[in-house]
Formats: sequence, C-alpha cells, structure tokens
Amino acid sequence: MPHTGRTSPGRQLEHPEAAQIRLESVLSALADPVRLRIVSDLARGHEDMACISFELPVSKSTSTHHFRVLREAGVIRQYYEGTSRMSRLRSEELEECFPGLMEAVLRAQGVQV
Amino acid sequence: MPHTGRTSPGRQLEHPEAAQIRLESVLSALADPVRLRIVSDLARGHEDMACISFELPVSKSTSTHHFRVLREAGVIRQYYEGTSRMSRLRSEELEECFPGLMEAVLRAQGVQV
DNA sequence: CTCGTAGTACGAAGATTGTCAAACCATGCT
DNA sequence: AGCATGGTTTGACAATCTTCGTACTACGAG
Repeated sequence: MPHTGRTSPGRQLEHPEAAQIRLESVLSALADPVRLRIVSDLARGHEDMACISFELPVSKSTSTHHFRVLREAGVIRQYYEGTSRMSRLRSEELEECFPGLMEAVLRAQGVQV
Repeated sequence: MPHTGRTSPGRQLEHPEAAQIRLESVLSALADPVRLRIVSDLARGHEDMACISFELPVSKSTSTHHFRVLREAGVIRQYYEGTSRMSRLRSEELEECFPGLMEAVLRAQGVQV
C-alpha cells in the first residue's frame, strides 16, 4: 500500500480558526483538572502525543470527550497518525488571540515556559 | 447608634486567603459571560461598585449568585457599605498567585491594563 | 416607627457537564 | 483475511450550574 510518509486521511476534525477562538470557551476548556493536565503535559515538551500516552485517570470515552472540548475551544490541534490521534498546543495562535494567557496558566501549573 | 464613619458590620463574607486561591476555581469563575463582564467592569476603573450599578442582564438573585462565585473563587473582595455591597478586584493577590493571568484575561476583553 | 432600597436565602426548573460501559469503526500488522 | 490496537459514538446517569420568583433581612432616611 502506498504510504507517502504523511498522515492518513482519517475523519476530518473540526478546528476553529484562530479568529474564531473565544476567550470564554478557552477559559471554560481550561477550567477542568483533566484538561488542565492534558494541556500541561503537552506544554511540558510532550508535543504530538497520542491520546493514550497521557495515562489519564478516566475512561477512553471520557478522554475522547476532553480532547474534543480542548480542540473545539481552539486550545489544541489534532490530526491522525495511523491509528492514533496526535495533539499539540496551538501556542502561536493562542498567543496571537490572547497574549500572555497560556503562559500565565502554564506557569501557574508549574510548567517551565 | 454610634457610627465611626466606617463600614457597617453586616454579615461576615467568606473570602479565601490568597494562598488558598486555586487556578481551576478562578478559571471556572471567569468562564461565564456575566462574571467576565463584572470583572471587566471592575477593572475598567469602576472599583468599589455596588452590585446594583452593574446593570447586569439577569435578576437580582442571579446577580447575587455570580458575585458569590467570584468572591469564593478569590477573584473579588466584597464588603458592606450601608445597605449596599461593594466589590473590588483582588488584583495584587491574584498577580501574586498567578502572575499575568488577570492581565491577559482583561486585555483579551479589551480592557486597558 | 415606617417605608424604601439593596441584597440574601430558598426552593425549583431546565440546561450543561463529567463520567462510564458497550458497541462500533479505522488502521496497521501478520 | 483476520486480529489487535487506538479512538469514536451512543445512550445513560448523576452532579453541577444558571436562572428565576418569592419571601425574607438589614440598613438608612424621613
């Protein structure tokens, strides 16, 4: 099977554009311990991690739910890589929309920024 | 009744100490349009405003609820002044706990910081 | 003392949220 | 083809949240 060395198509994932990211949604997304931990882990150099490698204290479906909330709020970007789904922080875009916000949140979480 | 020129005792209002303020609670408190607006109004120079002068698009009881959420999260400090209740941002303490957080949120709300 | 004003307390209704299990789908490997 | 793995979907449930109206309390003014 031809594999161009790129990501498989998979299903399309909805992402808001940078301009559509709303502060309220971002704050809401970050106001949960599980999601705050996901974000911290991503910021702690674990960019492009598969969902499974987060070892969250919740079930698979709950995990899916939290990643979706983060994605739809515009906090992370996700893409398929084979059978797993990778996530990364949308740092630059968030910095553009809400300068200093993520940095403040991450620092409050004890993440080296 | 002797009136020393100070605030009336009123009922005691619960406020978390600076060290007890949790990031998650603050984010949660800010993740609501009504409360975000209260905070913005307070930051926009309307320090020490009585609840009533906010002209919020909700009923009195709902208003009380939102102010309490903000107070219990440690975002605002409230005290009685006669029959009305004054509120002010706990800016310094928040800056101590989560440097840059409020500033980022307020700027995202278009408030001059 | 009486009245008006500012706010609180107490349900209650309705929406949203976090959680799970079970069934399902997609990809990659053998 | 068949299977294992990683993730999704659906439906359910309990907890929490936002909202309201009504009844109540506290203070100040007349």
